[in-house]
Amino acid sequence: MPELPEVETIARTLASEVESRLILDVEVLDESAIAPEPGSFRERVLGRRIARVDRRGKLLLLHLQAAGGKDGGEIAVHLRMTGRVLALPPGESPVRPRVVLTLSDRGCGAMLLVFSDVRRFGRMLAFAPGGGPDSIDHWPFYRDLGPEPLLITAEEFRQRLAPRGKKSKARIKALLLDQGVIAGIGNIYADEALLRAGIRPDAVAGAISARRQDKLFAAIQAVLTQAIAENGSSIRDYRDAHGDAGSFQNHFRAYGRAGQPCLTCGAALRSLRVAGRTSTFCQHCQTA
DNA sequence: ACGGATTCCTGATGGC
DNA sequence: TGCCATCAGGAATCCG
Repeated sequence: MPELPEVETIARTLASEVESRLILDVEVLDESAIAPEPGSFRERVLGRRIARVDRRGKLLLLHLQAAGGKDGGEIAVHLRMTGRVLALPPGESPVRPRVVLTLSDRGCGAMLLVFSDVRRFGRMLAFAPGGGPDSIDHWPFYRDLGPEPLLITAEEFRQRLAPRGKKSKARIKALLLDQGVIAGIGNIYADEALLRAGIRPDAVAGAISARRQDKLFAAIQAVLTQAIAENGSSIRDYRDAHGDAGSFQNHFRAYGRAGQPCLTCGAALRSLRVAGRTSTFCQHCQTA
C-alpha cells in the first residue's frame, strides 16, 4: 500500500512525464473518486498547467498554474491501499480508470494521467488557489499533517512523541501510524522500523527511553531511505507512474513474515493487533 | 486522550 | 472444485 517511499517514487516518475503540460480534458468515470463534485473539479483543473509534482506524507501533489503563470491551486491524490497514478501514452487502455486527465503535447506527444484504484478507497481532490476556504491549506487532513520524517531531527521526533511535553500513554505504533504525529508512515514501515529498533509495537510511547526513541528515529530514516532507493515496496498493487514495481519487499524483515524466523535470532515472528492493524514482531529482539 | 469498533471496497486465501 | 467466511488496510467517525 502506498506509503511515503511509494508516493515519493510515483512523484519522481510522474514529474518528468507531466510537468509543464496543460490539462486539456478531464474525464471522471467514477464520481466517488473525486472531490469536489464533477462541475467544480473540472473548473479547478481544466486548462491549468501542471507546474510541479511532489509529495507530502502519503499525498501526491500536483501544483497547478493558471494562465499568466498565476497560482492555479493543487490536485492532491491519496492512494490509500490500491490506488495508482499512471502516465500513459494516448491510446493505451488503463485498467479500470476512475479519472483520466488528457495532457498537452510537449513536443514528444500528448499524454494521459490516469488515476485508477480497484478498491476505490483512494481520492483525487482539487483545491482552489489563494489560501481561501477552498484552498488546500484549509483541508484539515493536510493542515494537520505532522512533519516529514526525513526532514526532522531526532530531537523533533522525540517532541512529536510527547505532545506538550507530556509522556504519551499511546502505543508507539499508534503514534507512528498517526499522520498528525508524523507524516507518511503506514503499517509496513512502522513494523520494519520497530523491528530494526528493537521496540515492540505495543510499547507505551512515553515509557520508551530517549536513547531508544532516537534509535527508532534512526531506524525510520534508514528504512524509508532504503525503501525510496528501492523504488518502494510492491506487495501486489503498488506500481510507479510507469507501471513498474518496486523492490523493497525483498528486504522485509517483519511485514508479512508472521510465523517465519526472525532474521536476527531465528525465533518465529509473532503477530499482534495494535491500533487496529496486524503487527508482526520478534518476541526476543523487540521489548517494551 | 485513549482504544476499539465500524465503514468504505474488492481480491486473495483458506477451510471444508 | 466450489462455496463461503475471513482477511487485508488508511482514515473518518462514533462510542465508551
